Amino acid sequence: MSRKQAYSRSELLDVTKRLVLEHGYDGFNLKLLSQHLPGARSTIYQYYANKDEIISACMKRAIQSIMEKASALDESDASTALQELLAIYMEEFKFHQLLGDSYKIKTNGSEETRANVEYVENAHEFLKVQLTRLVQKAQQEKLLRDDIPLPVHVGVFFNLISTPNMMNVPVSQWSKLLFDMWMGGAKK
Amino acid sequence: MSRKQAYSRSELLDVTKRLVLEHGYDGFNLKLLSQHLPGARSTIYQYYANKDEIISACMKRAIQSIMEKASALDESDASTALQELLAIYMEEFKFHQLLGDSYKIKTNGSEETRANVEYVENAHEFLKVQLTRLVQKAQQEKLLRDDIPLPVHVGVFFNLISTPNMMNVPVSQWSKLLFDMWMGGAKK
Amino acid sequence: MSRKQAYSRSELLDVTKRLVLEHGYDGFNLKLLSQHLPGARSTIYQYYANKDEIISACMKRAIQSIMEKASALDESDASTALQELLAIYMEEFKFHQLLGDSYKIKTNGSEETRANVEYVENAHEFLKVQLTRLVQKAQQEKLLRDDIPLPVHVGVFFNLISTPNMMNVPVSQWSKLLFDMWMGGAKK
Amino acid sequence: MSRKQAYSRSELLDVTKRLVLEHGYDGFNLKLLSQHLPGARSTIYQYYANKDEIISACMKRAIQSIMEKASALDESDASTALQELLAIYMEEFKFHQLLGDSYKIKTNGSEETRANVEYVENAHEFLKVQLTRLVQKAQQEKLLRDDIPLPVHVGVFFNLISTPNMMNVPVSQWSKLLFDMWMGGAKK
DNA sequence: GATGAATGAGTCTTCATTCAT
DNA sequence: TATGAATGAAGACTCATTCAT
Repeated sequence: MSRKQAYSRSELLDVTKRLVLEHGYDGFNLKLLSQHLPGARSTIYQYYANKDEIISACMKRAIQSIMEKASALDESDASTALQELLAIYMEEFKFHQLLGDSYKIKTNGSEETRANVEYVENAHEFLKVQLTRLVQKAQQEKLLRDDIPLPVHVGVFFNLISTPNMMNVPVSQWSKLLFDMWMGGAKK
Repeated sequence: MSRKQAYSRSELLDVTKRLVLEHGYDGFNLKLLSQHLPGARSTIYQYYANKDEIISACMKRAIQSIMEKASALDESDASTALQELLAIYMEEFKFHQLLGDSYKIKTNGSEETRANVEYVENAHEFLKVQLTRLVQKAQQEKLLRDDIPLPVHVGVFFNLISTPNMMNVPVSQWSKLLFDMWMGGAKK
Repeated sequence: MSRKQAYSRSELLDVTKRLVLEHGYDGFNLKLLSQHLPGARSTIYQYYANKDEIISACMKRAIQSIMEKASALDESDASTALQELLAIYMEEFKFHQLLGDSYKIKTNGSEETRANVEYVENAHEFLKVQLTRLVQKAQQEKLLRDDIPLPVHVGVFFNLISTPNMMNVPVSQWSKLLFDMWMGGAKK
Repeated sequence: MSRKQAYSRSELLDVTKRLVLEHGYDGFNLKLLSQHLPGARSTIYQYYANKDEIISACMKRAIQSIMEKASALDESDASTALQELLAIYMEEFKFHQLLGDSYKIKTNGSEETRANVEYVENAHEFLKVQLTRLVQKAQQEKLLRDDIPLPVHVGVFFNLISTPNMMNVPVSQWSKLLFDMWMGGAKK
């Protein structure tokens, strides 16, 4: 009955993700976005009500995909679970820098946006709790040094995900390698 | 006989640094800057020709301070040198996120800006080379695992600096702790 | 064999009238209109060629209904006729504010619109002439003070119609009351 | 020390008043305003933060001028006071249509705007109360018919102000004439 | 030197209208 | 005929930068 869309909401978010990662929250704008999509700038408003709704939807989708995998994780073995978690995070690792900009999103006016931001924040919290739980379990099982405070273990582990994969090793191998170095250290 | 300036170039850069770190390259603007300085917005142009010149000068100063310390480093003992280097980086660690935005700086028009950006890039290169040299030396001295490629060692080491210091330990201790974990690993 | 329309042109104008009165010429828009009608926004173009055609049709219909009653008026007794005229005007009184916006209607392009606006203007003129005639007649019959110029009598009478009916008296009573006050004054 | 302004805030409001009266709240826009002022459109933002702040300031100024005169009114003689009040209202009578649009003003975001709107609403209330008080006093002094409810007397009186002054009589005369007709009626 | 005023380029967003199915 | 998609023109607002005093 009506014309068919030139691109889907999902494709729009794909492009958004790339551009937001490249330019940051403030550097991203709709002119830029429209230049990477077919059609006019105003067409974007057929998909999302405004810029903040786009970015929040983008963030939500990214963290949602992490959440789904993280929720399905078998936590019975702490060590294995941590290694798998690292791999999960890494798939979307770049997005972590962005999630830090979520406070810039203006939620006033759009219920949709507010809900997205809330989801992101809750997911963030969930992941933090889960990670802490696993690290703690590992520490209790005497797998990890206990002269290091739990938050430091968590911080160091979490920080691994942003290690640049300069050799372009596949994610699964790369995460294994980093996990291995985290546990065993760089020392011979 | 000129009127005395209300603040110095250096103070201007101090404020700039804080604000750029807080808001990012695109989020930073001159209105914001002037609100954190005495006097009018237009007065800023008495100090620097334009926004990009300010940011580039700010970046230059930050990396310059790292450079000076890094150049003075005693490299005779690789292990000690690396640990000290980590401490040096950490003093300015937040600035690393920013240096990544240096490509956004528009150098056309201002020779000054161009020179600043070039300095930053050269310094970057120097630091990378120095770090690689030290890690390689350590590896050759059998201090580091040799099943791990050199760039990976370098990447993991370098990535340490952005580990959030959640316990607010003094930098010297914090860098020691991280160095220790990097070498020995998290494992018990 | 065409699909049956979900609503009639007349229903569309009913809604338009309400919304234009509520939001004014510039505040009225097709998105708003479509939200108060079944179906999609673009469907409106099946009924009228554009926004100005809708508003002009709406104005025309309103003044037409006044015209029909005013034309049928028995003018033999000036006083009675004036009172009835007041009642007629009041039925559509709110529309007077709108008719004042008729100059905003862009008639270029649509013959239909041009014709509507012309009709409205002619009707306006007709009503003005009729009213003046009746007031003049009343004045000649010594019903009205003759120290007051005719246009002033007309203006004051006409202005009555916008007196807010705060008590929500039925129009017939309300018009009688105002007519009574107009003639006899507020004085005891 | 700095360039001098091409026009004053007050001049800006003068032009605004004229244009808002001519085009209504929604029809008024900053492009239009800038076309009736020297300089660029963006210069207007040096004077007021946004469109709503301009309109609210304009409304406030108009009602403020009424308020000042109305407050200074000698209310000892109800009849005289009412006549003078009518003259006061008439000076700014056109603005009454506009004050009705004050609900369209978006006050979120600007404290200034909110304060202006509040002032306008309070003033509105004050004037309504004052007028009602005077009419009531006149009624109690047996100057006005007591078969007419007070709100109707008030409504009819207030409605007088919008009677078009077609003969362009000076306001003082015009208000006397209307007051006279209101009291004594149109009847011979 | 310092500064408030001025400005034009650029972004966000809305809306009447057209298009393709 | 009905409709969702597409669009360009327009208007609100911001901001780096220049100007005049």
